[in-house]
Amino acid sequence: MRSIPPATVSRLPVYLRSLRDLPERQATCSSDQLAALAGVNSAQVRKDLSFLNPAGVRGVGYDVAGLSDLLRDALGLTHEYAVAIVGAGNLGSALANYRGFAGWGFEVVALFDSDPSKVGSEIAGREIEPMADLERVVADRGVAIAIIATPAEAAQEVADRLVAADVRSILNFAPASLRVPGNVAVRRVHLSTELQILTFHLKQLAGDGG
Amino acid sequence: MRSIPPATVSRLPVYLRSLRDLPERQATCSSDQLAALAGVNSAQVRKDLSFLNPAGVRGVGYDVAGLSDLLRDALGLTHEYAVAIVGAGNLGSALANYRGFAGWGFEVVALFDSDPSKVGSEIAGREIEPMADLERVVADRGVAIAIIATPAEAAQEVADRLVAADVRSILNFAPASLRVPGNVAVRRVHLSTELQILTFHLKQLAGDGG
DNA sequence: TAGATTGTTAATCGATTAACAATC
DNA sequence: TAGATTGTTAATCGATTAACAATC
Repeated sequence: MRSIPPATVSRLPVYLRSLRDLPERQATCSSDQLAALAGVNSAQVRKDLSFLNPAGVRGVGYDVAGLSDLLRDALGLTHEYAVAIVGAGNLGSALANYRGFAGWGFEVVALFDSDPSKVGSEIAGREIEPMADLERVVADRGVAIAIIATPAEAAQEVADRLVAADVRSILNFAPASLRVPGNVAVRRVHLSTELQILTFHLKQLAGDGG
Repeated sequence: MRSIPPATVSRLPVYLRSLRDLPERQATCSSDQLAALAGVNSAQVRKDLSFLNPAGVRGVGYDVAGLSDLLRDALGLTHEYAVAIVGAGNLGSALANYRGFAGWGFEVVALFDSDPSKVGSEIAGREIEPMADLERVVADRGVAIAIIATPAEAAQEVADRLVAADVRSILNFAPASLRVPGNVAVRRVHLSTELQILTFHLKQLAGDGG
């Protein structure tokens, strides 16, 4: 399999999700249809899916079930992943409660907080554990993915400890740019940044004046 | 001012945040320094900031306070924005509680849910209001930005109603691709998608095998 | 003047898309 | 065979970055 470019990788989950929006008893779908659901160009769809090697059939389209499997395989969604959440504030708690993960094979197996008054209390049926236990818990429970939901100040240190504990995938909600080794993947979700990009747009609409 | 390319716009909030990470009494900073903090190339920084027109001084660098103002101006962060959150589940509740917004001039002024049993209860000091009131509340309180935190199935209808109610900026947390008119900006934050991109990376690390 | 650092150009790189031959 | 639709090429477009003249 040729190596898949990053831009394509980031669209594969969208295609996978889009397949679920197809009419129930549709066995096959076209790039046009998928493009409409995913909100992208149909040439984009074909190009992206061509990295999965023979994914479709000319003149016919893509087999829905087969494509779904190919996408899951490509994304590594063939087994369960243990997820740890660091930071049990509002955001961390919400993520711990979030039901949307389970359906894709993500299981939250740990929830950490540095605040001793929080440690021991339960969120989403999980006991909040102290930061001191991070390394041990990560190893014991085979944590593959960590979600950082701490304040910005704590984020880099948490990342360092996670990396040292062999975590290679981090989803960072803290408003900070993390420095990590090249073999660690970080995705950032910055809520304020997203809102600020929207305000730029609002300003544009207002006529570029102000 | 030349029109600012999207890729640059999305980095401006990062620069703005990075300025806060500078040593307290530093009046001026270089593109190299900013690049290190923001995690990008220094040529990128200079190119991006050049869209703000005379932002720096050759041989000297960028005036920290001045650049901060320029960035805020460019992003339209010069006044307050009223934000409505649609969907008061785990995610909507967490967002309503999130303190990070206020510092940037975002005020959550409404929180809606379609579940009658939730309507009337309080989250973060705000009463949850019924979906039926959406149009009226948006108009009355001058909602500029809406955050969709509903299940995927409800997202498009909510978006349609928001657009009809003159909301022009939407932050979408629902795992669905929204169709909106060209003058409406949508940013999507899809938690499962982010995790799935990370699992792709984990699979790569595992040796491309499986 | 010498050193520093921006703003800008031009080169490179990668991503998107139109077009169409291949093929069901 | 005629119609449909993929996979792939080549063209286009946009984003990144090295290099350097401008200038403090």
